[in-house]
Amino acid sequence: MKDSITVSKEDYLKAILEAESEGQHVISATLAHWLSVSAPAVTMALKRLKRDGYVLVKDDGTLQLSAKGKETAYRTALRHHLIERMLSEVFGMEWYQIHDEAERLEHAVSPAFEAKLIEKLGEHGTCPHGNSVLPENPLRRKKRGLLQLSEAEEGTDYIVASLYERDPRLLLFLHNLGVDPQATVRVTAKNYDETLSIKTPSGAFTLGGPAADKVWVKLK
Amino acid sequence: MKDSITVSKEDYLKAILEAESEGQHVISATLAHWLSVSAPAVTMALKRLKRDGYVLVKDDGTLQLSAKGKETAYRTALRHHLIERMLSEVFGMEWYQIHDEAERLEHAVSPAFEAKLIEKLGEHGTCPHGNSVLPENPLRRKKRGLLQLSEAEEGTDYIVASLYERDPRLLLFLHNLGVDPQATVRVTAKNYDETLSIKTPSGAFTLGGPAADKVWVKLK
DNA sequence: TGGTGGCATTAGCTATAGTTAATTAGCTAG
DNA sequence: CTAGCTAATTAACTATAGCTAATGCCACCA
Repeated sequence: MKDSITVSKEDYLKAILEAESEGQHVISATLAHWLSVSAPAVTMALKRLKRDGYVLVKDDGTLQLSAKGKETAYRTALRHHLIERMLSEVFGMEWYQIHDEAERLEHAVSPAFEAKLIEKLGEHGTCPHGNSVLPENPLRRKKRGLLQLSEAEEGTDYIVASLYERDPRLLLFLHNLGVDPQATVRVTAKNYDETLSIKTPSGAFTLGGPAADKVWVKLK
Repeated sequence: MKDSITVSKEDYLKAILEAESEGQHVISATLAHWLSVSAPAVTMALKRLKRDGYVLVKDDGTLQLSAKGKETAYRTALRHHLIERMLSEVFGMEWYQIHDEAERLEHAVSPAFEAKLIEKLGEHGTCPHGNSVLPENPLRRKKRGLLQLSEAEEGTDYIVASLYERDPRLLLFLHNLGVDPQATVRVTAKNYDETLSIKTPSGAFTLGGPAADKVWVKLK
């Protein structure tokens, strides 16, 4: 009856804002991929989000957040960011564990707790993966002097600056290879099969192309 | 298909354990009152909890937690307790706000975060309402030298030792009267209509009988 | 003995949120 | 111009989790 907000709705709204922020053209199918749900699930979810005034669907299918939708999406993203920083900075949790934890906790944070988190941690700053509240698009990243590991020069030392945090298994995989935030990484060879030979504080490894695209580095 | 745990199931399990711990004989109706849901909702919930092996219903209607049910219920209660202490001790949130916040957050805490909370706060100790992980029954409280404000002697100074925390509006009401944990309270008169005239650091007030039953004090 | 009250259940709803299968609408490439 | 791909929708399900209304059961009481 009421246009009550739910965990699922917050997830959809945050996904729209984050995908937009990464520079994507957001349509229904974007959300199906982003959230790993079926297309009909997105159709139904959007029906509810439109009904409750969170989202507008343009004639060409482009999704747009209303002011209310943007507010909700941003606060969800902010709470995610703050909870990640709390888990890391206050409780010393491992950087590759905190995204999933924050993904659940973010939906249970009240404005009062949010205010206390900001008071304690500050509103700005980056999470342990090197990201700010909303993800940057690749262009902005490049303007800041970052580049994907797949584009790095052979034989040069780089610092890991930002990791794509929405894939927990990738994060654990990278951690096991020594590709941690702030770690020094060198590409020793670019191989014919799109893999990279890399050297990290933990040793020498081979890294697949798609994974290497998700690691952003800067010159040491 | 799977016997997956949900927020609702955790709420029912915790309610059974806590009501038991308070010394109540727990039947279906107990849960309906405790959780403010209808009787048929409890019937359906119990059907799922039995199916998934969390709860047993004896022939006389008494509810019993299985080992698995007890484990889940206790961990939910423990997480509630730890989150309350985190909100208070780490973030300085007001004692009358933290129960509701913890009620939501407790369902999103992983074993890893739980371990970090214990590491930081210690497993024992009391929450800001003066309660431990599980509530004590009135007999144990009395053995510890506590008594209900309704039983307090006129003209004697007492310290507020434990508050019934499951009613957020009561907590705010008590706070507005100056009945805070650790505050000094004196009953100046027991009135004919079951109300009490009390004196707190905030002034002199009248307190109804049911509310006075929910405040446990000890001699100053 | 015959109410009355309390407890539990069934029946029949609603809403959210997901699924698969089938269909439709549009664009695009051969 | 049609074959095929992508996108979106509809239809028909499932499960959780709640509701009200009606009913059944039992025990206690006058």
